[in-house]
Order: sequence, then C-alpha cells, then structure tokens
Amino acid sequence: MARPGTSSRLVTEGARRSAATRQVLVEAAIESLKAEGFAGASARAIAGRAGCNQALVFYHFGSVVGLLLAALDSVSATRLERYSAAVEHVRSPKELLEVAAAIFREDLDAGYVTVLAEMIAGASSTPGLGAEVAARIAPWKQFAVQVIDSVLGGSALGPLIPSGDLAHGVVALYLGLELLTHLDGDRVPAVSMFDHAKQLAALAEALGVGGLLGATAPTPTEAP
Amino acid sequence: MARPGTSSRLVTEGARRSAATRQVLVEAAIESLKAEGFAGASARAIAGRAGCNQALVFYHFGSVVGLLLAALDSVSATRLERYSAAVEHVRSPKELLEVAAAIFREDLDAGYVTVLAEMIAGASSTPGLGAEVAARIAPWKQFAVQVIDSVLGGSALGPLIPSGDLAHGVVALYLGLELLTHLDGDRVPAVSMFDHAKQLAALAEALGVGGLLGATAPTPTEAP
DNA sequence: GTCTATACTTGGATAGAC
DNA sequence: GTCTATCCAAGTATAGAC
Repeated sequence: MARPGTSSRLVTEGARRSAATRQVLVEAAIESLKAEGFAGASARAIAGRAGCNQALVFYHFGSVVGLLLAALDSVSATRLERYSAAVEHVRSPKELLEVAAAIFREDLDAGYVTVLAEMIAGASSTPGLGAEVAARIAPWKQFAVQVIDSVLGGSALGPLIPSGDLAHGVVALYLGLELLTHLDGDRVPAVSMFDHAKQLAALAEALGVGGLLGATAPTPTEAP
Repeated sequence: MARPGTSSRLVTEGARRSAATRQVLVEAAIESLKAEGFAGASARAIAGRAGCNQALVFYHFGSVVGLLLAALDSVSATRLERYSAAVEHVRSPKELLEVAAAIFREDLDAGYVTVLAEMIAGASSTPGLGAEVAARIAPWKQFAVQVIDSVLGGSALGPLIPSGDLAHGVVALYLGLELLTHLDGDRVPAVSMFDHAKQLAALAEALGVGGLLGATAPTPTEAP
C-alpha cells in the first residue's frame, strides 16, 4: 500500500503537472487547427501557443499527429456531450431544427467543427491518419442516427427516410457549412439557411404534413 | 509586324512548349491535391508527378500556391462547363435531382471536388489565400442559384425558399460529402443518399405536392 | 525554357543537461 | 517533467549553366 508520505506526494505532484501540460498542449493544438489549419499546425506553432517547449509535444504525444488526434478526441467528447444534453427534451422535427440552429451557431462561433474539417482534409497527407480520423467521426454520425430515429422513428415518414443516409448528409452539411463560413468569415448565409429551414418546418407542421411527421410519437412497440 | 519567318516560328515553338509544361504541371497539381491533400502538395511532389523539374513550378507560377490556384481554376472551369451542359434541359426538381446524382457520381469518382475542399481547408494556413479561394468558389454558388431559380422560380415554392441560402447549403453539402467519401473511400453512403432523395422527389411529385413544385413552369412575365 | 546546384528556412524528432 | 541544443529531412526559392 502507498503511504501518504513524501514519495506518494511527489508522484502525485508529477502526475498533476504532466496532466496540466497535456491539457494546455491539447488546447493549443485546437487553437492552432482553428487558426492555421492542419498544414500550419506544427509542433513549434502549437508549443508557442501553449507557452511551453516544442519537445514536450513528442514527450507526451509521441508525434505531432498524435497530439492532433488527442485534440480531435477532446473536441469530439466535449461537443457530443453538449449535443446530447441539448436534444434531450426534443420531440418534434421543428424543435430539433431549433435546437440544431442554436447549437450550430455555437459551433460556428467557437470553431469546433473546423478542427474536424481540418483533420479530415489533412488526413490525405499522412498515411494511416484517414482511418484514425474516420474512427473518431463515427460517433458523430451514430449520434445523428440516434436523434433522427427518435424524432422521426414513430412517424409515417420514418420508413421513407433511412436515418443512416440522412445522418450522413447532416454531418456532411455541417462540415461543409463550417468550411465555407471559415473561409470568408461570413456566417450570415449559414445562419440564414438555418432560419429558413426552421420556418419551413414550422410551415409544414402547420399544414397537413403535421400528421405525416407525427409531432408526438410514443414508443410504437409499447401498445400490444 | 512579325514576319512569318524563323524568329516567329521559334517564338511560337517556345510558347507551345511553355503552354504544354504549364498544362502538365496543372494536371499534376490536381492529382497531388487529390492524393496527398493541400499539406502534401509540395513543389517537389507535384513536379515529380509531372515528370519535370521542381524549379519550373516557380518559373511558370511564381509559387506553389500560385500553381495550386491555377489548378483550382482549371477544375472549376471544367466542371462548371460540364454542369451547365448537364442541366440545360432540366425542367422539374425531380429531373434536377437525377442529373445532380449522376454528376455527383462523376465528381466523386474523378475527385474533382476534393481539389476544392483541400484548397478551402488549406487556405487557413496561408495568409491571403482565403480570399483567392473564396473568389473562385463564388461561380459555383452563382451557378447553383441560377439553376435553383430556373427550376423553382415559377413555382409556388419559389418565394418560400430563398435560392441564395439553398445554393449555399447545396455547395456546402457537396463539399462535405466529398470530404467524408474521400476519408474512408466508401462512396456508398453518399450515393445511397442521392438515390433516396430522388425517390422522395418522385413521391412528392406523384402526390399533390406536384402542383406546388410546378413541374412545367413557363416564364410568368410573358403573359400580359 | 529547362535543368543542376545551392542557399535558406522550417519542421520533425532525439539526446542530454537540469 | 521540462528545457536547451542539435541533427536531419523536406520544402521554398533563386542563380546560373545549357
């Protein structure tokens, strides 16, 4: 058993410092990917932002790519947690679009999806990176499938729209919008697009299409 | 005035060689962007593919970025020409989706849009590149607006769906789908998505929604 | 116009002092 | 664990021979 003496305290001290350094490096890597893209996210650039030495990148993460993947992991975990909380009480497609618009605005302002897009685009240049990135995108698509199923699943449209395909399209649209917005810094078109989609959903709900969409869908398997 | 003698012949010969070299460099740059992405598209890598010397990149295009922009110009011109020819006889949304699906498959197989996506993602790393790339994307969006207007313009849905926003979304979706497809080399989800969209369009046309979409819309301003 | 050779810069990665 | 110093590879860009 470990005594709560000097040796143990020292080990804990070291681990704490190490974790802190890893943390600032990951955050600096995220900033670097957002500001300078994959091609500009060098060990030196990242360490500069982190305010620590370039050699630490390799000590803690083995390689620059290793750090970038850790950054992607971090963003992915943070955002998926946020998404889950946001859609928890969503029931109708209209509500979903409203929540999605708000979340998207968040992502746009914070540049989270840029990290994803840059890693995907940069994956071409490093052998083996593609698979790593693909594995980290899978949860995003999985989450989209789950949400779409829970909102459209009980409705008449459910069988017509394969959630897998729709989720693929949603993730793709998300990536594309972020790329375009980041390019000229003009988020107006993207935000405007979401606003009009919300209006259309509201209109569809008001018209007879509401029945098709099944605004309040209880679990269909429950009734005998 | 230039005589059609030896001197003139020599000038023409030189110009011909020059144009040919520029051409193979541009094509090699496209291949390089497709295979190794922005980060991997160096002067050496491109010249290697082109089978000529690395110094020629700088002689003909001033810089690597200059060549990459020329490659983007080439792809953009080629594709827009192709798109224009393809949609020439399109009248209904259903027809448009069918043509779009076929064209998209072409783009996917040939990797044309990858060039665009890589340049957008790579623009973050080079100061000033963003504006150059943005200017070269404008025609794509402009084209999308024009097609959407011509297909939906005369219908009842026209005023409900702002073509500018929709075009922005279409371009974004196109970019995102290409990124995802290129990542794992699996084009099935994207193709499947288009197929289902086609089915939905056909369904909507068969149902009463056909009136809304206005399958055959003559120019409304013609009748007094 | 094209090539070779080269100067210069940046970046990945490691060794060893602290 | 962190820093300094350094090696080496790769990339941009230019000068000058052909």
